[in-house]
Amino acid sequence: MNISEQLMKVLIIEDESELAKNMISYLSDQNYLCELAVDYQQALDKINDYTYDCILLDLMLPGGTGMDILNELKNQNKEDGVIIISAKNSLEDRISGLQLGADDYLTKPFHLSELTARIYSVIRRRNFGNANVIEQNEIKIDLLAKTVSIREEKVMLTKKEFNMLIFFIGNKNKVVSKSALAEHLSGDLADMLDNHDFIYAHIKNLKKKLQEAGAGNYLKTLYGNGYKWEI
Amino acid sequence: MNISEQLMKVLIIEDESELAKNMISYLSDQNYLCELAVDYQQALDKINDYTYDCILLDLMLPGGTGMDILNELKNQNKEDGVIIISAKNSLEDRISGLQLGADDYLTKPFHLSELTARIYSVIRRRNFGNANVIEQNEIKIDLLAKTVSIREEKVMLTKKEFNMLIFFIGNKNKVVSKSALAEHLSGDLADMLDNHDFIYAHIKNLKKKLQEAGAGNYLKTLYGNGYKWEI
DNA sequence: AATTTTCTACAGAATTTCTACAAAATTGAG
DNA sequence: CTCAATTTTGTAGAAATTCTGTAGAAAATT
Repeated sequence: MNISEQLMKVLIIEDESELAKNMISYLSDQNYLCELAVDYQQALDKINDYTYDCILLDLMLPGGTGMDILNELKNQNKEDGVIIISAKNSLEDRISGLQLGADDYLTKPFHLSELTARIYSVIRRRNFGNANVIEQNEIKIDLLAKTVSIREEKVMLTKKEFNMLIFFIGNKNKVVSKSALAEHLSGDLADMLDNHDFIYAHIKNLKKKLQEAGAGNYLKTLYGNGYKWEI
Repeated sequence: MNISEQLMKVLIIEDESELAKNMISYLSDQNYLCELAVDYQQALDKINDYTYDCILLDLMLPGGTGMDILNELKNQNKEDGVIIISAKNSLEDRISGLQLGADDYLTKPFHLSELTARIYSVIRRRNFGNANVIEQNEIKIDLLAKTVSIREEKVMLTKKEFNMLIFFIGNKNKVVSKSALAEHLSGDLADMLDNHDFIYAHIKNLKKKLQEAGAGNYLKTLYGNGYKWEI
């Protein structure tokens, strides 16, 4: 996965609105997808709900400290990259932040170009470590090569089938509604909204291929609710 | 109080009719009950008259600004969840919106699946705190997997049964009238006058399944008044 | 042009939802 | 307390909805 070609999600935790504005503006221009939290609770909520490629964390927050957020990330075994942004260049803060699992540290004021450089390197570092291969039981998926193998045997999936499989595994143990699937597959939020029946065909084909290749029956139909990759 | 792709009331404040149409279509499909306001005055009227689980607020409105609506909600101590929907360029608005107490924001254009994810988060946080799993004595409900377990044993519920259970637990120790249940389950505000006897069947089925699975007898019938989840 | 993929149409299978009705339970008036 | 009116439960099954499988048309890719 090439960093520059992929949409990276960044969470900015910052209460100074002028700075936040500038950061969002600049990062958006660089094709980062930015979200903002302006206080401790909002930050916590976002962190609980989503996963970001990089979190920019101001340590001075209304309602709680940035350190608590770092702790929270650690407790939840979240693997979001974190860059601490702090007004004071205190050595203790810096060390304890890095010890708590932050990836980098930036002192205010900073140049925005410096910020993007750090974000880039944090994400690259993480993506290098992260395998491009997902293994779920007997199923092995190479995201780069876009291949799927079951017990070392290749399974030929079409593009849509592959996308579905990734989507299911990425949402394992969650119900995925038919319309969510449809939207995901069409990639278009336009008017695929009336008729989602084509999903039936794809589901059937995917199930059949997986089953013929000897995979376990993980893809369950939940009558009236959608589908679920259950593991 | 229901969650996820279940029946929740959502107010869409949006003047772009094409977008509004798509949102309504998609959200309705996910079992949200949608209402629309296309300008400032309509929005204000709706907000004054009803309570919504989540308000989707476009900041650019004919006749007034979305900020005024946020202020109005705050002044009235309304607790409706609010997700701001804004164009990419209005950064200041997004920031001050969050500072004015909006729960989240979304930048146009967005994926409808992203929208439902946000709505889900907002509603869940408001109704159940920050958890995708609700535990009530021996009953455990996973809102994302849409599963119910009793002492680690799965109980298979239909969609309506699941909705009822969530509704009861969200209104625990409160009397829920048969017609309220009926309205909640059917999602139709119109047919308040119809007969609601189908509720009997659902109640019976739910009670039976819970009882067979060994759950305590929490769902009480209050003769002539409705039902109550008593804990 | 040939092949593969994606989507649609439709029959019937499976499941859920709702209705009908008799029996049981509850309430309140006499 | 008794009885009638009302409401709820239980049983059964009809109606509606959703899903599967087959087949092939339309669209995309080679």
